[in-house]
Amino acid sequence: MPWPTEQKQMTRERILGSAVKLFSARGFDNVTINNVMRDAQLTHGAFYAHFKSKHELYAGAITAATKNSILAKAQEEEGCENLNVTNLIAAYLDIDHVQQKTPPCPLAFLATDVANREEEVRLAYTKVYKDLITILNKQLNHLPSRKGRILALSALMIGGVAISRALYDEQVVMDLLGACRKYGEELLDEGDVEA
Amino acid sequence: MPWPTEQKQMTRERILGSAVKLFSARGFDNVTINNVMRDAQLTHGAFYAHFKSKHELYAGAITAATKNSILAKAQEEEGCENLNVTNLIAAYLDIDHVQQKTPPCPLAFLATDVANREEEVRLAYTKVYKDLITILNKQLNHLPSRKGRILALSALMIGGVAISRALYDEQVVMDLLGACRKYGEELLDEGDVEA
DNA sequence: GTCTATAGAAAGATAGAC
DNA sequence: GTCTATCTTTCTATAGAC
Repeated sequence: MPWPTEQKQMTRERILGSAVKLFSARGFDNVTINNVMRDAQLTHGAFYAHFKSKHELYAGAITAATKNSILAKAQEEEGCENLNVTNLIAAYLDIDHVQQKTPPCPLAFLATDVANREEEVRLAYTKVYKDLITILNKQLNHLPSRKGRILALSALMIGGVAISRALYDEQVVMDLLGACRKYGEELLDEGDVEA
Repeated sequence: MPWPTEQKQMTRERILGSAVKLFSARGFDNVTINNVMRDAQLTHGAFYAHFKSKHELYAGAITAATKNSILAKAQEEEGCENLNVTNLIAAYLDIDHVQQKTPPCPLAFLATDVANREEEVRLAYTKVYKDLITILNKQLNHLPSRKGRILALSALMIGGVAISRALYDEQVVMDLLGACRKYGEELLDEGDVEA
């Protein structure tokens, strides 16, 4: 590709990093272009030299979020497969993830926020989701009924975090996260017997 | 309570009905007060005779949504307990629910939308969530490890529907919903042996 | 209680200087 | 490419007549 200067690429990535952080925390409509650009230490006029629209930024942020997220870590690790997934489940369904103290996964943080947007955004979300399924598939290639179990596990993980972020009751959140971790793992252990 | 005229109550409920429908479909920020009032066949000036603010309407809609939802049906039914939950799981994780052809459950449709709002809204969401857990608890009072299994099941159901609404791939959606139904029920069947 | 009209604020996008 | 300034639209909330 005939690519722009290295400086521009770096600026673009700084904007995307700010966008990931802010959109995950507050959703599409509660973040302004000004918010993002200020966080990236620029003024809002400079935005349109990098992105066509706010929606394009949003779709880009969803894709970019995976680069530093919990999922990326799991993707890198090879071997010792079942343990990797156990670690992923534990890190994903951790209160630190819910509170965005670790890099947020857009699948959980933006699920219903994405549902109402146009194709471009939903396609970005779908791609990230399929990547998660692919990761789990590779790590769990010994598991019987693999496909169904992995899909159910993904709903358990994403749902657990999404609900936890909405609830206003600390104790229930801790109970919910714990239960999702426990029965998420059980979903994998019981693969010995085919249903 | 010294209550308003019957006519006013009915109007208020018509507004709430429109709010449930529209907020569930599009989220808080993509619905205007004008949209809601037009749907309720009024003009937007009349809104503030019924609600203090848009946020109050939103919180009210989350609470009101349960009155006609899938959850309400499950709550009414007595006896034949395990079957009721099986029916609830099937109806909740149905493509018709995802496409809002049956009354939408705000727990799934508004999960990440609620996370970013103030206390009043999150408390309404938390109340509805606890009601769901209570329903499941009553219907499944024979189940061992009941508490944890029910929490995990709730995440599976809500997560399955929330993700399905975001995805832009029909086949993946159908696979996901099917897997959530299957392993959601498995979560209940395997209660015979304590883990 | 409902209407029409409008105040007031916010934010996406663009223009033009440097 | 980045800046400041502004255009333009949209929307919440209020005012005041009926």
